[in-house]
Amino acid sequence: MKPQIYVRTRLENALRALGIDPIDPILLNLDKPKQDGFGDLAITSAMSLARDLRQPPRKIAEKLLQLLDLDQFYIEKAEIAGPGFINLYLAKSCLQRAVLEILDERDTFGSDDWGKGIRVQFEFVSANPTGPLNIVSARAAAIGDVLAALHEKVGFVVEREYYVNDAGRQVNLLGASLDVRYRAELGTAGEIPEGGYHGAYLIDLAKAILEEYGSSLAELPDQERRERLGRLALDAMLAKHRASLDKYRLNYDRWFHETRLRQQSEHLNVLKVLQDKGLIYEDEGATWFRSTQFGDEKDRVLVTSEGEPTYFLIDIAYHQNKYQRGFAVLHDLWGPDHHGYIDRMRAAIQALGYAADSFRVHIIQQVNLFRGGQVVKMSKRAGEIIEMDELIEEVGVDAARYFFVDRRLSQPLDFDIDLAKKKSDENPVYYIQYAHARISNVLRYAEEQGFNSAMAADLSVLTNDAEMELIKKCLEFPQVVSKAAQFIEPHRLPNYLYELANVFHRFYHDNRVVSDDGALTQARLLLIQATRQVIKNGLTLMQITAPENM
RNA sequence: GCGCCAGUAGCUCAAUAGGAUAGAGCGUUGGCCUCCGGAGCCAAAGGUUGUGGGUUCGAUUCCCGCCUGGCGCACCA
Repeated sequence: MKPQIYVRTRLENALRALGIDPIDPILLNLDKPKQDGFGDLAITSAMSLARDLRQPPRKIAEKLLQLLDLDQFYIEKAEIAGPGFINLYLAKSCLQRAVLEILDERDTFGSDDWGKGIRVQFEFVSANPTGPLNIVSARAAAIGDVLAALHEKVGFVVEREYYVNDAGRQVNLLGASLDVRYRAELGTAGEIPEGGYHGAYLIDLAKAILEEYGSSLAELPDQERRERLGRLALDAMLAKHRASLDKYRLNYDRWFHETRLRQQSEHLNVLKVLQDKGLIYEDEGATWFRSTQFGDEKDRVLVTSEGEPTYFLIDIAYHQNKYQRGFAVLHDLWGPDHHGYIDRMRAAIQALGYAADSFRVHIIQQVNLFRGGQVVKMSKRAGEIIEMDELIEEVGVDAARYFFVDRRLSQPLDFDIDLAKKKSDENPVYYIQYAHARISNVLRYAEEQGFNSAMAADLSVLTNDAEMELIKKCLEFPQVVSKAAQFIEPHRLPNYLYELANVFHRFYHDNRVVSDDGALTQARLLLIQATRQVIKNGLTLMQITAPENM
């Protein structure tokens, strides 16, 4: 058993003995004190309980400490400090054994089961197939993927989904825009329609189509030609998106097409359900949904006076479809320009009879691109966008994923292209990967020197501070994973891995692993193997490579 | 005008669920390779956490006001 789990279990028992039901997770929170000299784990329950129990926190702490009845194998020293902290010092015996526990658990170290197999879905990127994926999508892709991986790690059953907006007005515009490019290739001048797409990628596509189909499409009637070109553009764009994401090491479980919803009239079904609940009314020729009944600031149109379903209606149908597929929680990752959309969507979800908190939207803030110290204004109209493919090519998948996950979602991200391009050692991802490669190299060296790194060892020879620090750091990993998933704060993971690499590099600098002392060498080989395992498990969650050498 | 997000060291960010003396990287200054990878390690300097109140044993964190910046407030998607 790992020490955190041991202490938590003891704490639960102690609280019950005090007549307190330890339901509130805050009572069970075990913090690692920020400051040195306050032990390895701090219990804050006494202070949390002080008001309810109407007793001084230090007095409660004393009682708790007695009831904890901690085993010396795990806790070498426990003391009450400050206003009522109980500071615990981990015993070397349990830390030494933890090395073996980590090695036994291998890839599964850091896993948990509190997700209890609940099915959750993450829908992210879902960019309109009217242009190449840009740098904002790259951020969403990295974050969505790692959030999904984190949830899998803590016991949820997870699906990653990409919603394809392949119907509606924008597809018509895409076809019309491509039509202009296509005819331009044939020598007929035309103007990109209002709201159409100006990007250069459509010129390339027009050339490719000309090559494949020649001028045959030009003979079709206008409407038919545009539809045909719209389809071709869509297919080409989707293939491009898939290729980009594939390069990014991101695999979706499902690509869900909007056309499917329309073909099966699922939006009409939604209308009927809402109608039956009396949540629909007609006004000025349009059909409205009483979203204000569920906290939205105003009612919303579902069918326009022209008889067209709005995007909102289709989107409601889409979310209903997700629920019907059995997901208990829907995680949607949206851009900041959609935050005004959350209330109405949640209103619809409640109207359909699903719990408001089963629908979780995570807003990913924008990416500001810097080049030469200047903000690059991105404009689709001017065709100035940085494509995801360019980014991957320039900085590599590892660095890109790291940078995007390294900040909390609510924080706008400044991405300095020049710096990222440098591909220099300033890049923290190299620091972490270097630790992994360094360990691998030491293990190779040890084998050459006749040591067998798979051999058992007496770990009680691991006693110095650097060794203990390293083990403690490794043991933090499961909690980092849990909290990153629980609070949707994936940036905790790269931050932690950086710290772990730092502790390892310090250990390495001061302690020779392969030495004349055979017993100590064997023990340290296991220690660095365990460290490497943790680094690898962390990098794997982010789909960043863990190189054996660099 | 209303709403959402943000404001922490020169710059980019942390601060683990309200905890103890607010920490890292980059940059600046100065040290460390006879040795398993120097893509590394150590140290110094750098802060009124935008601002004014409140809640409490304790606030960067929670509440209210104000300031600054970004975004949103369609019968568009």
